[in-house]
Amino acid sequence: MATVPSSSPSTGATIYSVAERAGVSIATVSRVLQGAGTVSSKTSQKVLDAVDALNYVPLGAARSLAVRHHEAHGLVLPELSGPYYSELLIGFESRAAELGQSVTLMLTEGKGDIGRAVRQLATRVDAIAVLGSAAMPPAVARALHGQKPVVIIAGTPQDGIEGVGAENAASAERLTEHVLAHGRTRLLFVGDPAGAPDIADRHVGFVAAHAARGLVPAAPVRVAFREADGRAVAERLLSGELEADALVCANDELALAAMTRLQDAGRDVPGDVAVVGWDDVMTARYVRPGLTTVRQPVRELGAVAAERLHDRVAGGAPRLEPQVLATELVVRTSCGCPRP
Amino acid sequence: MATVPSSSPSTGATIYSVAERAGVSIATVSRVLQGAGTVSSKTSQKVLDAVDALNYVPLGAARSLAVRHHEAHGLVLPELSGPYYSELLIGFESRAAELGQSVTLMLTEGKGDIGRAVRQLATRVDAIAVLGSAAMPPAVARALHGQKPVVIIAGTPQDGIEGVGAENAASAERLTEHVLAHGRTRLLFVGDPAGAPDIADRHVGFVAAHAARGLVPAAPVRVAFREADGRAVAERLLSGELEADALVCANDELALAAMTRLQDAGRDVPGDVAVVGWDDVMTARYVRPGLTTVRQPVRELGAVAAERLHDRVAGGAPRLEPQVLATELVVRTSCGCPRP
DNA sequence: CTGTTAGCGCCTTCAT
DNA sequence: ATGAAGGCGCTAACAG
Repeated sequence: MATVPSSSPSTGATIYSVAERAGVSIATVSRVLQGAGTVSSKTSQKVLDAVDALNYVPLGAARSLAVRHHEAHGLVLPELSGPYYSELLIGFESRAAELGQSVTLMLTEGKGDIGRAVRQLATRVDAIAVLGSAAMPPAVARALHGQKPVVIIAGTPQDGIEGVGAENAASAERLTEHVLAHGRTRLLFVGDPAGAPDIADRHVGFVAAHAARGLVPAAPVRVAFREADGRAVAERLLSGELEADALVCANDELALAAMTRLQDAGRDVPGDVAVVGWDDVMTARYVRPGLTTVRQPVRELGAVAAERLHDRVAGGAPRLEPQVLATELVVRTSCGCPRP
Repeated sequence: MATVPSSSPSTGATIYSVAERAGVSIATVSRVLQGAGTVSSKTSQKVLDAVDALNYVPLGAARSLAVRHHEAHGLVLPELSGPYYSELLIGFESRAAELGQSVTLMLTEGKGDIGRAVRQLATRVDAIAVLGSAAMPPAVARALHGQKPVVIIAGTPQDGIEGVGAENAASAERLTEHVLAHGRTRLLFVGDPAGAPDIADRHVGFVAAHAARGLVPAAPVRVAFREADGRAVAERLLSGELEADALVCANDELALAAMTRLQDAGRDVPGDVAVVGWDDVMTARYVRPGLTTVRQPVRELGAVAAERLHDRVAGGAPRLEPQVLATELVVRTSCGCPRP
């Protein structure tokens, strides 16, 4: 017969109350709940009945303390607008769940002290994945590194912190070359390479494609990647401040906003200006002309991140080389290709 | 001088190692870290230094066990496609963070045993918000209810479980009346009222608007709300199986897919058929004609849910009446309104 | 202002 | 197959 140290009925059932009701020891209850050890089916049933009757919900914190694992992964995202982050989150959560890990999410946007928030997060998870190095002050990254496994998604791996990402430079080069092959000569890269590591990579590809033809592209139009920024770029084009016969945008939001503004002003896309983007968001296939863009395996990226964390928590060594997933060029008609 | 029970350097610093290094007791360390009690600034600094030197990250589980609170809220979402869920999540996370709560996310899509997953979640959070009652088997809802505070978002409140949601019926009625006022007579409701509680409410409004004019609408076209379903409905319209001069769709994905397919087949929207939707997704303002739809304060909805959970955890009583937020009709031109 | 000392609920050897 | 008992790291009285 088990002893119940202090039964607080209001607080809900504990392993003690379950044991008491089932007439067994707490060790037995623990065994049947964990499926560990061997328990006679008769005893097991008694325990299960008690659990059911008491509506027992184990206290995760107590278990975590005992097993010395949170069984949870942390994911730090800058924000959640557009399909990119959602897809990443889906992939991450799904894989984490398959591996028996919960996921605790943190959005940095709007948080005053990101460092504090991340440390707080570190308090309750076994490992952390962060999207883009910019989202997390390097100091925090270093602090966490060595304490908990950390992987950076789509960011520049720093100080030997493991990274996973999608291929950017090569597909940017392919995309740019595709536009160049349409006879366009004055391409403009819209987006700030300094804003995010993967944007930087895309710009590298953009430049490389030009270089391959002995060309030197104009300087990038450094803007953030919201729709408003895309509209603003279109305005600058319309006013003559900027000149181009093709816009290679850092993402689809930018491309769509620019394209639509241009069209509303009477410009022909792609006749007057070709416009291409990145991400293949839903809208990209609804607009006319359809937006030529690059599709990234974002969901898989999230899954890979979750997997790496799990492996690291299990004692696996960090990979030295970042894992990079392939991307795919999606050609529609905004680039100047004829309608199918 | 503090005693360190068992120092495992590999496992990272504990409150004991910090105390030892700072030459104080663990109680003092706890005090400065929690900002509770009073500690001389000199001692405080010593502790902070030790924390820093050891790169101490407290173990959340231990704290949770001691304070008997997880300081975390759970959020259960069916999936994460489209902007609706993301917005909700943003609102929820932001408000939760402001209240000092972490958020643990769970997606039911793809999970075999949702009940098991929810119970597992309940293990590590103080309270749970669930989107749509359909996502969580009633049995689980009952089991959790009484154990942990639960609020249902945009679902039919059951058994006195608290609910929060956006207004649906009245705006659906307004939207439908708007279409009717354009002289349309054969409206079709596209979406399955049985699929989700808020769809049911929208259908109620749809019927009410007809009733107000002494009309009886056709039976709803019961389909899920993915793009493929919208295209399928368009096909049935094109083939003559379905007949209508206006489509009132349960959400924008459906509306956009149907509208585009119709246009690709040469139909004029809104000339031949008006199409309206729900949610005001990004694409809605990019397509031509612009999609007339209804905007919901989704982000705020998430915030309210987080707030309610927090209040309940603090001992607040569940609200008897569901909290419902106002929605807004967004009139563009797909309904038949003239271009501005 | 600071140290001592019980627990918090669960897991896990070690006996039996 | 089952029970007893120690410990996981931290908080919160209670003393001093």
